[in-house]
Amino acid sequence: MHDAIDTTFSPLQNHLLAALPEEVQVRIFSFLELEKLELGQVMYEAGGKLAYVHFPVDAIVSLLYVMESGASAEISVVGNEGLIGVALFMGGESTSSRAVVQSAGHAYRLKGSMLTEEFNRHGKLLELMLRYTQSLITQMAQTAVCNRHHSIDQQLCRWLLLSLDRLPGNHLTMTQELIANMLGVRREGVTEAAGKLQKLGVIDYHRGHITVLNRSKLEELSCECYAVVKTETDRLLPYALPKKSA
Amino acid sequence: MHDAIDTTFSPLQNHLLAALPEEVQVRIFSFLELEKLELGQVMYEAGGKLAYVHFPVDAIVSLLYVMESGASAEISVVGNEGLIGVALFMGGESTSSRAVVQSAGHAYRLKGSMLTEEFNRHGKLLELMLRYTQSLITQMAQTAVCNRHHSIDQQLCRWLLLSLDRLPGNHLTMTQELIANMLGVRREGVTEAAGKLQKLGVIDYHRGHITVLNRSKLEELSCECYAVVKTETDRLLPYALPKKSA
DNA sequence: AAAGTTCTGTGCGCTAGCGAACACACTACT
DNA sequence: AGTAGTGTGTTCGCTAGCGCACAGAACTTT
Repeated sequence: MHDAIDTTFSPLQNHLLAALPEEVQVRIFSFLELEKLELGQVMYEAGGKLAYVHFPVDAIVSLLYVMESGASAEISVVGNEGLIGVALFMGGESTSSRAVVQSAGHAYRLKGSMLTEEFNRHGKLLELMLRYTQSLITQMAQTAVCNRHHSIDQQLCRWLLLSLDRLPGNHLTMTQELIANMLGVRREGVTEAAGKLQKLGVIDYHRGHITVLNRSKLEELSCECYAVVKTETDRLLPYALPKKSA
Repeated sequence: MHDAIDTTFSPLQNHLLAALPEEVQVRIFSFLELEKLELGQVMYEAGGKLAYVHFPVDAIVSLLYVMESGASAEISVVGNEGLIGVALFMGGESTSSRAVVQSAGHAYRLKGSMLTEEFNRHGKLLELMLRYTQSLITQMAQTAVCNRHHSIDQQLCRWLLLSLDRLPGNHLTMTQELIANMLGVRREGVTEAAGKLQKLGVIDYHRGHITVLNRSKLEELSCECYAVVKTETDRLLPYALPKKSA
């Protein structure tokens, strides 16, 4: 923000990579490749084989399920707290979800073969991956329930909070159309819900730019789902506590 | 059904246990304890610590998420193709879901400590567990999407099929009230949907007893979600192919 | 400055599913 | 046979969200 260092990336900006024991970092980091993630970029398609796992540092990626009709719904969000491509170490190689970049940025990627090699050498990496996977599972499950029982208004709040936690600052770049796709609802529904939040002074919304003005109010208006996911994630991955580095 | 052997259980009736290499079976089987699962029994509560993993042989267990309001939704079903308690080896020890016996029967349980001990000894067990977990993830994700986009009628079909696959025969014992809880909808909604299926001659329904008369028709009426989950599960766990032993 | 494109706001009518209330089974127990 | 209990069917008004259609507003391109 105020100096050049902010534009330089380090694997340590990803919480999972940062949480590894140093000896593992030493072995792995040299194999990491920095990559740019463009908005809307499809990182993998449903059914496609995965060759890499990706560790975002300042990007957000959505895991989307797309139906035959074309209707879709986001089942989870991944930022610098996690990784893309669990299927690779779960043994399935591919998933039936699609991963789309929701917020442009960067990530480090690691060849799948490197990963499994490291698994065999030392259990710590695997252990961490599994813990993360469990938190992902929690998010998916909560999403399922939320889809069933909560209003668009509540879900929008939840979604904003989840996204916010994965971004620096209180601003996100996102059209209502895109949010609608994520939530699996109509764009008009989002317009309405966002309008209410705008009127309440909770957010400021202008052509694809959202600024959250009152975060605590947002948490209040959100359904419980956000808190459930957050709490469980913090429990499973306690190292990820500092939202932003001072 | 026609001889006494059917009342005797074997760990091999669980597909995961059956798929293990013989040397692992030899080590593990002596530690398995047969247990009876009563209808409605809560196997673990959200947040509770898990001490055992359970491998059903002729029971079905639902993973339920319960909201503050008390409203609930099933996020996945587990039968003899899987296990209860992934959190134990994922490292989290507890989950935020509740596991409820949906169809009474039996399971073998294994102490968590035994499991991790075996993990360290040989990777095959872990590998299998992970594959299964991935198929579970698929089911959860698909459920989330299904909740968002499909009608109660379609979801009921999907649910019947998923349950049927985990049971011998074409009959299940289940009240509409319970199904409603699973699907996270009103009981009346289920009454209506089931009424339609009844009228079409697809199922026969009487006070908690459902007999599926026309399975292919049921698949036809179901949303794509059943097929997606089934296909993916078969891909990930191909050993589980024979639905029933001859 | 003009034209085109992309986002956002509104206003319909329509339907699935909800909540509540109640009537009628069928089963079980005494 | 009588009574209680537990499942199931039906009705009725209500609301959230849908699909569609269109208008304006804000950027982009030429």
